[in-house]
Amino acid sequence: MAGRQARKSIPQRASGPALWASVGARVRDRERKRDAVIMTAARAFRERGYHNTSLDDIASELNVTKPTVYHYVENKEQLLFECFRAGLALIMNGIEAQQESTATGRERLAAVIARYAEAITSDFGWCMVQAENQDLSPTMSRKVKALKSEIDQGLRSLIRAGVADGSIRPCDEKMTAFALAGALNWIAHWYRSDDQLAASEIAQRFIELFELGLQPR
Amino acid sequence: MAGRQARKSIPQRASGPALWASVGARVRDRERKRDAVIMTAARAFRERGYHNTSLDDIASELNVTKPTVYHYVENKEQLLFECFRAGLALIMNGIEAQQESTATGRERLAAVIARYAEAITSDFGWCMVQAENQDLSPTMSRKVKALKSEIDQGLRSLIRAGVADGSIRPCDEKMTAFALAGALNWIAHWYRSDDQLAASEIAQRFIELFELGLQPR
DNA sequence: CTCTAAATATACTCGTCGGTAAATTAGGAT
DNA sequence: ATCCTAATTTACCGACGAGTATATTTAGAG
Repeated sequence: MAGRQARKSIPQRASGPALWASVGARVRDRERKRDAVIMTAARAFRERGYHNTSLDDIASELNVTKPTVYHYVENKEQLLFECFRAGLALIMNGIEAQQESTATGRERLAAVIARYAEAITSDFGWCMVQAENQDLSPTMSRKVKALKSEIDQGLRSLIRAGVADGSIRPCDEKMTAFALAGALNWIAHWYRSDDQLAASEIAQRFIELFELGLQPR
Repeated sequence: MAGRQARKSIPQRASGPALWASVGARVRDRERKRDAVIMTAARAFRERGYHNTSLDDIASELNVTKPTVYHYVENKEQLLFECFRAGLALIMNGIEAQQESTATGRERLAAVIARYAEAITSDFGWCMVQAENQDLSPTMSRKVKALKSEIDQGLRSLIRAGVADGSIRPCDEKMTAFALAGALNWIAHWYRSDDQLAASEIAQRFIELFELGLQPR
């Protein structure tokens, strides 16, 4: 009894870390599972589309039942949102990675395009491209718009930088960013993971096209 | 009996034209209404998305009930397909219009881009871009694929022609067509009909970008 | 004036699916 | 051993929406 008591009060210090370690493990576990749910959803959405995928489908692909899915995620909408966010994060990383580069604007833009293509061919790519405001509540829709806008602004500022340092011909930065993003986003519509063409090759061709243009030099 | 028989056989000549005129009128009427159904559907799909639009919605926008809609169209899927086809037809027209032109490949391509942008900003544009195989039966999906492929081939052959006549720098025609179509299709995602920018202006900027490229000359 | 066929409406079926309430199990802490 | 909490399941609800069976109206044909 006394021994137990002692173990109970003193150990608070000693077992504190152990406790936290184990709680931490549990949290990590939960996060890993949550990620699995999101990734499975992304894959399913990409294969069959958002509306043609039921939560029962996703659950059964995880060998689990629907309420389990709800244990990790608020609702279907949030699932889509998370997929979306994951996709956008990949692209944002690509843009941020070029933030402190000393290369010319055009070179940095090319690097961003390569990462963009990589991201768009992932399972999250489809979600990112297809996540339409129409399927999201006003709140989520606003968040999505904000994230998309960040990407857009990132592209535009790279273009501006390129124009400023002379590596890019003066142009309408807005339309240029739209055309670029459009060509890249559209990859999600035609790309199949078993495609012969790797994302990096696609990116290379796109960079060449956008840099040199169609007209012979 | 005999009289009726006679009236039935002889009048075929006299009332034939009248009959056909009126039947013709009825057919035209039916077609006009059917078109109205399809256009209303296209607008609704564009505004709220395919899955978020019920046939009751479409019917009530036409001040009519659901079975009436079914009187003009097989089912929801076909409605989407018709919208899709209407959109693609606009683009195909643009391509065919350049078939017999004597201009250079690059000039003809530019003309096609302009028409393409026009089409994509229409109500049918959205449907064309969003009509995913996922929402269509295998049969319809095949048809859609075939139509899309026609557009793709049209673009590619224009590019080839341009390369052949020296107006376009030798390039990967497949990737170039994909990039072009992507940039154009993506317009449907961001364009709002109340946009300041007219389709023709967008097209102009795109043409300039794709022709000259980003790199200064 | 009647007959017929097309056009439209009423009122329903039925499956699907998002979401949940209430039990049950597992595993770690004491 | 016991207790507590997180994880998971079973069994359900309610809504929505595609599609239809069946009347009813309308209008042209004879």
